[in-house]
Amino acid sequence: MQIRIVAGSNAALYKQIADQISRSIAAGELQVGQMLPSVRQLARELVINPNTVAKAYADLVQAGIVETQAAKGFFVSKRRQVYTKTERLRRLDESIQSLINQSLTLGFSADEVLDRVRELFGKVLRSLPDS
Amino acid sequence: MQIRIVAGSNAALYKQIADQISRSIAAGELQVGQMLPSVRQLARELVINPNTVAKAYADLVQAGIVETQAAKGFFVSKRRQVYTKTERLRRLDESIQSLINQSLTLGFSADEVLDRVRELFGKVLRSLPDS
Amino acid sequence: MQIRIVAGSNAALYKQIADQISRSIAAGELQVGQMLPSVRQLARELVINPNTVAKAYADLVQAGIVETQAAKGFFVSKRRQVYTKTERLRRLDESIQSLINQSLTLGFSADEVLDRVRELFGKVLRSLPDS
Amino acid sequence: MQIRIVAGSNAALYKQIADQISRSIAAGELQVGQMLPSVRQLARELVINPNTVAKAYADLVQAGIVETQAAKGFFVSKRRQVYTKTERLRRLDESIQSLINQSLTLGFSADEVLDRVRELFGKVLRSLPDS
DNA sequence: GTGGTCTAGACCACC
DNA sequence: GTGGTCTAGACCACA
Repeated sequence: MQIRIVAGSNAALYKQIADQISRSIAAGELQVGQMLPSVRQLARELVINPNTVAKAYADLVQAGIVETQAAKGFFVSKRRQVYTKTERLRRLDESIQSLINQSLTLGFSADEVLDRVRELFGKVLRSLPDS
Repeated sequence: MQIRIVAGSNAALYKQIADQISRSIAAGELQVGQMLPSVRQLARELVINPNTVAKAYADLVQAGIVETQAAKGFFVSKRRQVYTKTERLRRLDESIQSLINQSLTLGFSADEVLDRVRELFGKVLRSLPDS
Repeated sequence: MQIRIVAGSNAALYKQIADQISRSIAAGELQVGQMLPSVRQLARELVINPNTVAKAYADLVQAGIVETQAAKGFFVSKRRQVYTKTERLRRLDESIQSLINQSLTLGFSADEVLDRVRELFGKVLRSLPDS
Repeated sequence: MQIRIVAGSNAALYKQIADQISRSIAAGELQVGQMLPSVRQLARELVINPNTVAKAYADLVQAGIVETQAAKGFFVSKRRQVYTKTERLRRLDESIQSLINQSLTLGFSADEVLDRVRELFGKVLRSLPDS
């Protein structure tokens, strides 16, 4: 698995890491039960502080995507539903609202945004054979 | 012009203000050349810190959406598009990618997300006085 | 609200803080919408590092008990169900299993443990008038 | 004596081992004076690091549950209770408090928790060969 | 070696 | 002033 981080991005480093691992898992690139790179190792590779990697991993644990075995490492967990329907929708809506605000500010129409979302989503899904 | 700010939102106050003014202009509610409410007046209305309004206006100026005339106030600018087409798209894509990441993590399908974006977008547009 | 931390405890500092705030909220000592002590202030009071307080608060946010408003503070949120029934039970069972292991190691019988759980739970509930 | 360790458990391996030996003794499966499997043998059986088994045995010795006879091995001790009554209760209460905290955070009632403790405790006891 | 916790101190965005 | 992020470095429990 190859993780690339962009220093000058708006996105926090730990979020970039979490997102990419999340995708790798969805893509089946990381199998259930497989161990993630250790916190220290990934930190060395990316030349960032181990705490930053640890925070990314902690987020993935919270989302129920990976599990931790103390003194052993982090492992891809069996996918399970953690949040209630309401909570999932609440979180989705939050993200969508933020996109809508940005779209309006940038002067895009609903149709333009929808087309672009469809396009990018499709592109991502095609890169994730197993989902 | 009616500006509504939501305290409990994840969006920054100054961004909410800038977004809504931007929208009002796009909707034709605020005409080219028209003067915006003064920083102090708007701050009083919204019961927030004047610095926050000033920051919003500064951003709109920076975006070329409004112009400032020293000691007179802020006015809707004639020229709108400051961002190049590619720059606008880059920013939009950034927001969309963030939504896609969140959707994948929460386990929503592309169709579910698209439907919800359409729905919320419609709701927001209907809530704008005339567009 | 008065928070006391025990340095020599097995429980992590941040967990002690999270637990006590969680209880204060359940007790109605902290009302919905009320602001928690700021990270820095509480850290000063307890003479610990702000990061430790921040971690405690982050956990409470994750549990859906408090919300954060950037640059404003942390606030008691309206209680909502975040986790699925299955997930809640999974987490409860984990805690119970750990208690059972400890009980067996210490040589307590099921009845002794049950009585003690009942007793301590009652004591806690009596200290939480609003729940 | 059959020892089962669960890799994906949150309990430390050495604690699982110590707990199960402790249980077997309480259940009479291991008689006073009987010799425990050697550190190396048990480690081979469980396919884990001998250090982990050694740590478990050391804890049992420390607890007064087993005794070591130099160059011979580990034996079930005659005297069991090393912890004073108050010390045992203090440790039990600590575990119970932790369960109560988790229960309150998850929003379970005392009755729900008690029922579940009773159920899981029964299940564990039934899984012990003779008790 | 692994993760878990805590400290100290920095810089940023926002109000 | 507030929280959010990141770094650096320490010590611990565990395998």
